[in-house]
Amino acid sequence: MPYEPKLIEEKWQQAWADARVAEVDVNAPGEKFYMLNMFPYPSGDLHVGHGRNYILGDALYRYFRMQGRAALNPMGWDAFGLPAENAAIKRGIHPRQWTVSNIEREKKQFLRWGILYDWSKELASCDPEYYRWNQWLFLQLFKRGLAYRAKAPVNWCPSDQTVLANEQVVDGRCERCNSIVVQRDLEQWFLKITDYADRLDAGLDTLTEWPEKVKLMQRNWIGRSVGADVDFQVPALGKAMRIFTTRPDTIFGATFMVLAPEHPDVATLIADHSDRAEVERWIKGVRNQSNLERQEAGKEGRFTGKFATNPFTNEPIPIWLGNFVLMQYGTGAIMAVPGHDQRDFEFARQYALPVRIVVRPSEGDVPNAETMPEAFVVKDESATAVNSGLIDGLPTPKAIDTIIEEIERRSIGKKMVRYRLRDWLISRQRYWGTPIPMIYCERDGIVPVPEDQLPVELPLDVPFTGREGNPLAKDERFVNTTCPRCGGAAKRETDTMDTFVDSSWYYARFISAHDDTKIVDTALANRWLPVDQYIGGIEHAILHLLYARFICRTLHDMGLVGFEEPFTRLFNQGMITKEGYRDAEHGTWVAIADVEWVDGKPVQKTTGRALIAEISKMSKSHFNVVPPDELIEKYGADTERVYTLFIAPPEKEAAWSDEGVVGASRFLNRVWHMGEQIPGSAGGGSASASLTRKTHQTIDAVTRRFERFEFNTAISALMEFSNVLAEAPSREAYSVLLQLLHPLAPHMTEELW
RNA sequence: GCGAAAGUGGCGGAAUUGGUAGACGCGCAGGUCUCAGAAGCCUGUGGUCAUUAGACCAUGGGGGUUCGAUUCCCCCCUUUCGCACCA
Repeated sequence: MPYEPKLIEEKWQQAWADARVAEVDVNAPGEKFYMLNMFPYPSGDLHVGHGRNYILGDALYRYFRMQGRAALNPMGWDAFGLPAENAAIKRGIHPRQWTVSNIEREKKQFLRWGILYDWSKELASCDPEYYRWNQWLFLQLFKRGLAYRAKAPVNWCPSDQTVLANEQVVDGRCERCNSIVVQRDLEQWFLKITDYADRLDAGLDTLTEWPEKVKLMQRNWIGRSVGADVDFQVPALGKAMRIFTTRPDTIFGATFMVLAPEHPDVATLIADHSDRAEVERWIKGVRNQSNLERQEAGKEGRFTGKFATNPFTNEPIPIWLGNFVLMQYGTGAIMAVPGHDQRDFEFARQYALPVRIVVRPSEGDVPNAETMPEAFVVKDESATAVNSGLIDGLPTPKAIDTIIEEIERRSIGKKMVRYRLRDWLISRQRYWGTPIPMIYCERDGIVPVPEDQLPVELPLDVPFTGREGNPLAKDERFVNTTCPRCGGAAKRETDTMDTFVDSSWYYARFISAHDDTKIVDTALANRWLPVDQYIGGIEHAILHLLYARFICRTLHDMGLVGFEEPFTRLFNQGMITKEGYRDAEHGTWVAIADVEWVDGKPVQKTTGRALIAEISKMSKSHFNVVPPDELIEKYGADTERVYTLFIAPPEKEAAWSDEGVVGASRFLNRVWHMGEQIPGSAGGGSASASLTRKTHQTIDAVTRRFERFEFNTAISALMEFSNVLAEAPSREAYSVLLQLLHPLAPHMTEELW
């Protein structure tokens, strides 16, 4: 009987769906295993690169099922977001319609890949049933002072006409559309993630089964640093100005002070400046620059004409304004120690400001302040304080502790921990998202929507012009409402939430996906969570995973869940790329193996036709995607599954090769026909001692490799086993092969046994 | 600039704790089947030298530790990724 994957696969996919084999009764006993793939944004068609992610998850899920675990593998849709709205503007389709039809298509694709999800728990973030809890969550955060409205300089994308979170600005550009991001002062809603900075940082140490890389990225992003706040008296202001430093031991070397141009005291300091107009012009120029431009401009500054008093040397030190000092970090003011900080050093050299050495290396000469080419920056035991009064001779760590004690004793400052992390800006001036449940009343100010009035539903019949921002703001019926407090006329908030709010708690919702009385069922959540295995792309290393960890802690603090970390084990799969050459004439892709070089130009081997050289990643924007449809039509889903997992270690980037698929197909064909050659069950085809040995070696190898995500070598072990088996067929060993192969090629193996 | 990871055949990639480098697959070559082709099957396939037997060289480059190094240590080169004036 020939191997006809199409027939077999459709049959079994239907059978699994009909029998609802993946449906889990969350109340049934058993050793739970919660397996979760990051839920996708339904953008339309899925290519083989997406497939890798879900096939990986499915193989693992099926493996744990076979081990007898109560395995849960749910799926949902991260369904709000800009592309849907852009599609509406461009093509006149309603975002909801666009989203729903994409969901249908992707669901069908999952089915064709033979992936088993528990669809009884399906959720979509654009359903009022889901986003009402988004709104409820926001109200709880608001009650606890963790959601607040503030005017702040924000990142504004002029093309998408909306504000972006810091995390969504990459190299000064909009992560989505690549436009240059500008700064604007706007009233926006923030979530106070900074309150959790310390816990988010400390929690990373407990995540022993997360990739080090991801933890490091989060740690850097949170950017915890320990130092001291110190007050410097400014006679001209009649008060002190506070600075933050991580090197209080170098305070004797602070020869000037630098403020961010946005610092609130700047106006007073330069009020009687001899060339005030010029300084103001300079400030304005700097403020109009993006962070990127500022950095490219090099170090620039202006002298305010005023002085501060160094609290340890009692010398007057000049106060400067500098483009390299950031208002958003620390106090927006620094003490400059040019001898021991490279940035201060460059600034000092630029404006001929004094450099003083207050730290010496353990060996060798004390640097010469006049001639040194760069700052001397050493913060360990090997360096000691010099020219520094009470801390003279102390090694740096000890000097830091001692000077902080003195600062605190004199009440001019204190030990301080600061973070690079800033509050999470969640307002978006966009339609397709969760409406922020707030009302503005002239009399009562900002009033939250009462919980029993949730959800605040997104009106569906609004016009999409693509101009002048949020269509929601122009919908009178939505905007005009009454104040829940005084009953008078009031207006609704028309901003919607960043979609990362939606995805920051969905993993908990699956457990009680359709419970319309509460956001999560605490008892069930505590049984099934945290997620045992979370799988998704590395691109979420900071954004999604940090927000999810934050929101999980807020849920914990509200008593809704009994854990602080949502994902016990994390795996980031690599991207699939397709390297090849695009045929200039036909627009098709030719694999690198089929190309030879003639006179330095790529030429297709068989035809001798000239090609245009192009190499790019497999993603929509590059249109060299491999659609799985043809592949499945020709070879079957099991072949795609085996090839996708065989191609490379799953955490690595992998290059797709159309020829490589053939190998997987041959392998499955051989396994299929092998059964026919083994003599019937009774007595025939018993295993030799060496085959039995090989069988057990293979069971051991494959089992261990599955648990370590080494699917590529698990498959090679199975190929090896099948090669041995072909020499000396045995019914028993063959049955083992099929079992081990089942999570990888479920349709074929199911058909065979 | 700071931080992290990685460099193995023509290609994707193997090599538990240091122990036969190149498993498995692609590709390629020869054979078989066929009127012919495709598919399948069989054999071979790191490099150099040699008719053979075999010898020597090989895991980015250079040193070191060891009886023995892809693996451990030091220096250098290259690539990829992350952060980027965070005081």
